[in-house]
Amino acid sequence: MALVNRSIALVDCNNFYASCERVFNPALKGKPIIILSNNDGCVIARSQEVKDLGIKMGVPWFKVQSLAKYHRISTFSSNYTLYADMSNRVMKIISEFCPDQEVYSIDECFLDLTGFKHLALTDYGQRIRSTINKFVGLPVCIGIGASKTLAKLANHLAKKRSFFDGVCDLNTVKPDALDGLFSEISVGEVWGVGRRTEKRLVELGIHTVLDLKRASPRALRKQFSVVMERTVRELNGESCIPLEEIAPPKKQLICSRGFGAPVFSLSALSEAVTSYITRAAEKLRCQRSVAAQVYVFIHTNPFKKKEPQYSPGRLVPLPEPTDDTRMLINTALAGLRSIYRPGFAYKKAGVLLDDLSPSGQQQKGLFDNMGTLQHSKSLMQAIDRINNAMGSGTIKFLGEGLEKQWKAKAEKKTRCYTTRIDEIPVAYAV
DNA sequence: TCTGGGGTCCTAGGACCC
DNA sequence: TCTGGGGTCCTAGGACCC
Repeated sequence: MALVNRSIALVDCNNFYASCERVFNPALKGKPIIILSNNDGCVIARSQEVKDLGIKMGVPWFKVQSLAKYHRISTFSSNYTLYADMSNRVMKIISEFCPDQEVYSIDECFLDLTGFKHLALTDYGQRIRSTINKFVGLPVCIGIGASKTLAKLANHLAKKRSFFDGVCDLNTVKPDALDGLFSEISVGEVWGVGRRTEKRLVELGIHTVLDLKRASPRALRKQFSVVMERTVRELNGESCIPLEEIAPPKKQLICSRGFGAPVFSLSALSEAVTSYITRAAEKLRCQRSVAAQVYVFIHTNPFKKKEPQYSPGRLVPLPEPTDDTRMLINTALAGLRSIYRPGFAYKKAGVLLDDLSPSGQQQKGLFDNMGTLQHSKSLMQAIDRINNAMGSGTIKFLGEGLEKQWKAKAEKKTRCYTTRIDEIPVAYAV
């Protein structure tokens, strides 16, 4: 069988969260920006200026706070509503350039451009870039290669080497030059090679991407796993990881958050758990699944080594698979009551819906409950419809509480410029 | 004082079966 | 000496990704 060299592209927004904030505050252009995680705990996104200062991804905010002040870094709480909406706009534009699109994460998508080879793909990539910049105002880079792993690597080059001007098509690079490039990139940059694996590879004398490309897939499979074998094959231009244009339904759904301040009482934990399971149930219905099990967990603060620690969890099976928020709340709260112990300072709680299956196919309970089932379905649909139309939380279960003293910190959040009419940006004529 | 959240895949090992 | 062997299913834990 003749192997056609495929052209897979990876379109990736540059410093996505930071760039989103800049769109609505042009004064931030060229200035250092940090975006904090939920609860304003860690640094999870940085503008290039901040990366250049050596502030690492994931460091606790309090450790770099004074440095940030010294360098006058603008800092924001994460505004996921804004980022998700900006992401949708970018993805929509890209889809108009290529129908074969896999939205891989909030700021990245893969494209299969194999059928577009009659075009100069580098130019086509530049058109994609300028269109996104024109309509959404976000910078992106594009990498193209014969496999997803190569597209990822090409994207890395497009970002790091100004020579490529934001678009790098490895399929147009001559083999010798390609090996030259690969010999200058450390193996840890390869998609799928994390910190642990990098260390083990280096011990085997595999330091660069070129070393890994030239390694024996079979030998590495024995040492590592089938994942590593695929990676080596992909580096050699053999596409092993298919594009997933339609996202398969999730197999589990998690909702968990740290609290703004420690929580002691069962009642406050109950509010938080009710709130989380309500979110999880919404996601569940959104993908038309039902859950058969609920896992509930609570945590004290593991960083406070001197305080007593307690981090229990419990898996509670449901009598039958459901997507009914009321049933899920009751189940989760029963689980919570069974693990709660007074006298601890709890810092986090969460729920996990497990054993998901498509709704409408669930096995019937022991008793004929079609009437109840129909009633539940109508009620949930009504709630979802109202909340979708009028804003999340318009209708909610009282068990979520009204005060929510456990709520996470988000002290530096910008407005939902693109999704709330009352928060739309205002421009003044001078 | 202050340390994110949500997901997937793979493997090894135990339980169990015939 | 050697003390069955092969298969499936499930789960926990590790590693990775963004």
